[in-house]
Order: sequence, then structure tokens, then C-alpha cells
Amino acid sequence: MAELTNLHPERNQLIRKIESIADLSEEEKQALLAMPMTLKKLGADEDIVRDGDRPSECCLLVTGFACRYKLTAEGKRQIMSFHIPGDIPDLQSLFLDVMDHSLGTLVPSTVAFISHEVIYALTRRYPGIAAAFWRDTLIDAAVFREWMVGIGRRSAYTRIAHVLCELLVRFRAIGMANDHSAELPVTQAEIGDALGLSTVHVNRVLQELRGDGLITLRGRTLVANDWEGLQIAGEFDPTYLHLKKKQAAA
Amino acid sequence: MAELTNLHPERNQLIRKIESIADLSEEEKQALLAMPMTLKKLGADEDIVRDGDRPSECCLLVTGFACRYKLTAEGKRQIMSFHIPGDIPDLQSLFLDVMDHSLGTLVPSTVAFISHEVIYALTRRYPGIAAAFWRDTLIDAAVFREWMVGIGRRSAYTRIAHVLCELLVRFRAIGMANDHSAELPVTQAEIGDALGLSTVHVNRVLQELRGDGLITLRGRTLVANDWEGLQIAGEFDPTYLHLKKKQAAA
DNA sequence: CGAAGGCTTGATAGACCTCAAACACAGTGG
DNA sequence: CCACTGTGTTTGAGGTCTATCAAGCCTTCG
Repeated sequence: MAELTNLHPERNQLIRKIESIADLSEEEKQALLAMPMTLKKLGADEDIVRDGDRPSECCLLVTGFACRYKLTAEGKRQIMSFHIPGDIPDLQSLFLDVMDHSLGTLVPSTVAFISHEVIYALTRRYPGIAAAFWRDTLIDAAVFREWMVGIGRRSAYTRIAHVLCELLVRFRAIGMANDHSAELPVTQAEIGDALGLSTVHVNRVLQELRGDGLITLRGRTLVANDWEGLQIAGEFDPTYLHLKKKQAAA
Repeated sequence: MAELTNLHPERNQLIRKIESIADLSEEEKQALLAMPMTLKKLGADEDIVRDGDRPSECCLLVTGFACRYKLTAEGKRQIMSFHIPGDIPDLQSLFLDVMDHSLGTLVPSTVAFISHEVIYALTRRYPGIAAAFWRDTLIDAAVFREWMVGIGRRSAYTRIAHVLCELLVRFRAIGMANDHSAELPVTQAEIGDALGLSTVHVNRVLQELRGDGLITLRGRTLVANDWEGLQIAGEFDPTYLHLKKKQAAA
């Protein structure tokens, strides 16, 4: 993934992401780079698509950070996934006409919209792109499964260690983390909404993780002081991310 | 879906299932009916594929009941989905080489194995089949999302009411439930493992649901005495199942 | 009929929640 | 430059939902 043209930084993000999970031919890469898309800037905490919508385009996250979430009847929020630049968080809308959840930004972000028809055409013409996109949605589901185990069966301590591991690995895969440190784009409340915990409890467990020497967390900067230990504490095994070899752990 | 040939009951299950979520041309139906597959009978609580495996075939559930699950380090089990006849629970193995979870039966079942190559060939030749299968895996993910909300943010009472609703609707979609009653193929322990609850607590909440006149449960027979009320109690909205119109609620 | 699995019940404990308030820090505006 | 505001973090004190442990009971089925 060395020399991507710098003409379309938003497309390069996408290529980098796809190449972290699948192989593309040169022709397929060119086709992706040529996709028509319209850019849009958004502030923090803005919805991109809402539960109940019937979108006719998919959203590529170019910069920033986003999440998918649902609200319960009593107004509680469950975040179901975090998304980083290069992700197409609502790719599923290609075949599921009604949104069964919402997609929103967590920090100021830029997104690119690509019409369903363009994507259809691409997948019809290039089986490799279809396979890569399908695989992407399958990995999505794999992450849901992993989170479900955490929320259902693991302690708050383990769960929090686990997301921190996941975020670090995923940031590394797109070059947004050095070694074992990264800028966390999420608040403690958002971590709570993702893991089914209260903000207060997240805060206390975070202190415990610090006390155990696993992490330091100053401002938004997360450092895994003991990467090995953090993985063990979080029962973290990156297999479920289905990254191509190199990108994985270490 | 009136007159399916009775020559291959295992294939008809599949067609019925696919037709509950997508449209198939006559030619595509014939292609599915012609797929080579090998049948196998299994007892209760037997694994079909295991975490870590690299399967070269997919499994079609013909009769019985199955679930996908993971075990935590301490040996706790999280069930991530239930599967009914017609489902292909490990379709994701088509593009994710390593299993990140296990698939097992809950009652004596028959399954049919279809090689990945056969499915590849079919999806390459028939875009409609590819779309239907892709859509199936996307619905899978939609169910994961819904469960995540339940486990993370809803009370045990709501969660249990919710699964009961889901099971009833899905059984109805394949003709295995009359009105608002069905044979539950799961134990209370399994419901607990699916919802992140202990067996004891499942039992107590079930009694509460009975006490509130929402259900009766004698042996394995579940009756939703108050279907409306049960849906409200479970905050159940079948949209996330993405069934084609007719099959949905009522 | 006996065994085995599943269901039910009671008592106790603990993980995590809720409420409430104080603190820290960054950005805004006078 | 310094109050002023707003978000996010931290701390304290209960409270509760759900887990765990331990029996007893009921079906089902060989």
C-alpha cells in the first residue's frame, strides 16, 4: 500500500482499510479510486443516518470517529460499534432497506457519500470488490459477536481492557497509533454506552487498570504500559478482527 | 412458495427460508434445489463446527435447532444466535477462513453440508443468489445488534420477553408455530446463556411473565396469552429481522 | 423404577447502578 | 488576562438487580 496517489486522500483511506482485510487487483483499486462520491463535513455528535431511514447511499468515514447505536424505550443508549477512517459503517444498507439503528459522529468528522447504485455496479463488475465488501460486513458481524460475549459474560474490568485492546489494534492497522499508544476519541460515557456500563463504573475500573500498571490515561492519550498484561486482562485475541497477518497483534 | 417438490425436503427448507427474506427467480430456485450436499444426523448438544476450525463447507440446518456460541476464559458460555431449519448458520465461513466461534446443536438435528466451492460457483453464476446470501448474513448481524442492546441496556424481564417474541416470529415465518404458540426447543439454562443471565434468574423472570398473564409455559410449550402485551414488555419491533412484509408481526 | 436432566425455591452476596456533588480543563467573551 | 461556561472526570454514599450456592422436586425415558 506504499504509493497511493495523493489526489484523493478520502479514497486512499478506503483502499488502505480494504487492503487490511482483503486483496485487491490493481484494476479494482483503480475502480474504487474512481468512484464518484460527495464529501461532507460534520460536527461532533451529529447523526449521519437514523434508525428508520431508508438511505440510498452509503457513508465512507474519511476523518474523525463514528459509532452505530440504538436507543431503548427508556432512552438508554447502546453503542454497537466504533468506526475509524476508511470504514463504511452502513454498508449493510445496500441490502437492508430500512435502518435498524443510527449512525453518528463522536468527534468532528468528514464523510463521503457513495450512492448504492455506484456500489452495486462496482460489485457486479468486479467480483473481487464484491467479495471484499461482503467480507467487510462479515467482519462487522464478528465484532458484534465478540462484544456480545463481553457484555453478556465478562466483568467490567475485562470488558474495558478488551475495548482498549481492540481500539489500539484497529488504530494501528490504519496507522493512527504508534506502538502501544493512541489518542482516544471517546469519552468515558461513550465507553460505558458501548459496554453496557455506567459512566461512574467505567471511571472506577479505568482507575483500577491504571493502578494495576496496565495503562496510563492522561487527557485523551492512552498508553498501554503493559500490552501483554492488558491483552490478558481483556481476554483479547485479535482473531475475530480477521485482519491479514501483518496487521494483527505484537 | 406453494408447490415445492417433495423430492428434497432438506432443500425446500432452504428455499422457504431464503424466500422469507429475498426474492428468487425460478432458475435460481432450481439451482439451489440442485446443489450437491451431504446429510448428517446429529444428537443434542453436539458441535458442528468449532472455534478455531477452518471449514471448507457450510452447514444447512434441515431439522432440529442449533446455536452459535463462544466460551470465555472462565468457561462461561455466551450464545450469540439461535438457528432454525432452513438457516445456514456458518455462511460467514465462506469469506472468514477461521471460525471465531462454535456452532452446535441444541436438540437432535439433521444438517446438510455444502462445499464452499459449490456456493462460490452459484453466487458467481446467479447474482440473485449472491444477493440473497449476502442479505442473509446482514440480517444475521442485525440480530446480533438487537441482542446487544438487550444484553447491554435492558432488564432481564424485557430481554426474556424479547427473545420469546423473536422465537415466535421466526418460527411462524417457517411454519413451525401456530398463532402465538410454539414448542420451545431451549432450556432455561440456554436462554440464560443467550441473554447473559443465570438459570435461576431466568426461571424467576419466567414466573413473573406468567404471573403477569403474558405467557403460559407448560413443559416445552410456549403460549403467548397476550401477544400485544408480550411485545410491549419486550420492546419488540420485528423490523430488525428484515422479513418480507407478510411474514412479520400480527 | 431409577437415573438424569431440567425446573423451582430459599438464602446470601456482590457487581454495578443511581443520585448528587465537586473538580478539572478547554474554549469563550468581556 | 481573567472570570464564565460547558463538558468531561472524579468521588462518596446508598440501593438493587442479578449471581452464586445449595437443595429439593418433577419429568421423561431407557
